[in-house]
Amino acid sequence: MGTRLSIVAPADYRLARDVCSYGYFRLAPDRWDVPTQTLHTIFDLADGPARAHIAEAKPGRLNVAFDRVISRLEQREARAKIARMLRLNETEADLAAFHAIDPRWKDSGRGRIFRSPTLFQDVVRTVTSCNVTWPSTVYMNRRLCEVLGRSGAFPREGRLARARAGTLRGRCRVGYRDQRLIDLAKMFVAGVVNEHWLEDPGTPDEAVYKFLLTLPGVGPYAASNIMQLLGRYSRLAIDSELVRHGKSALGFVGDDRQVIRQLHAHYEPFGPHKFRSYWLEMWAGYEARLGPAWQWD
DNA sequence: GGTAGACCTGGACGC
DNA sequence: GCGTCCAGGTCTACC
Repeated sequence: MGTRLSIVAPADYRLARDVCSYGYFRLAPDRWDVPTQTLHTIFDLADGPARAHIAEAKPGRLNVAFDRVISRLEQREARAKIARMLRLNETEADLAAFHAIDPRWKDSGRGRIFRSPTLFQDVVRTVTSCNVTWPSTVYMNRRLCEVLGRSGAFPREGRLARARAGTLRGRCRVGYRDQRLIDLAKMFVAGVVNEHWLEDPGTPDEAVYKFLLTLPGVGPYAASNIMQLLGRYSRLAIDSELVRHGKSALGFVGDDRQVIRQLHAHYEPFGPHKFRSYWLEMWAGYEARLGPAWQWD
């Protein structure tokens, strides 16, 4: 029997709604189990990988069951990772500030967008989502975990930094991203990516954006997306999906450049919450077609 | 600062 | 079954 943890979440936290709020909940090693409405994942902890099932005990309270006994040190590590991926740091007051600007999501309580347990994982996931269709992103992440991760966990930066380009390309099918991913991992290993600085509210968004653009494989779209994953929602991540949304859902006309101009103007009133407003709008569109995300097969 | 073309893969399509 | 085309952002070279 493994370790069980009880985690206090904000009172308005709802596991199903808030986990199934961004595509990364469908990327390995994460998996949403529809019948039990629990999040299954694998954490690479200090003493090795541990499988975890995260369940909602009651509103504002989560239970986590591990498949092995984990040490006190690992428990602290796991709590930090779970808090990051579930955005438990975003308080009810934070959500209220967002809902004051965009009241459309107040009744449903939406606003927390699922992310990865580490920044490195978020950045790699973002790079593997560029210039491919979603099934390829799913495949790449699965293979990265299977080929390079310990017992199916997401590979650590040190492991990816030591990988060969041929392995990434041949076995993980990351294509031309092979060397970029290795260089990216090396930058994390070397400490070039200062997570504390990137997450510090005192660091201006513009400085974070400029820095992210220096990372291999990270362009304007990826940098903007990584910013929202850092909790900075002031930028729209402009990709073909957003342009489609502008045309089909918002009725904008013209060529892509004209549509993008209209998108900027449309979301400007949401100020520091632009990305969230856009994303929840688009997510609501997905759910209108496919049903609630926590029921997706 | 703007633009064209290469990068790689999977899927759709026509033959 | 095979070849061709297209979608998807980033990067580099060039103007």
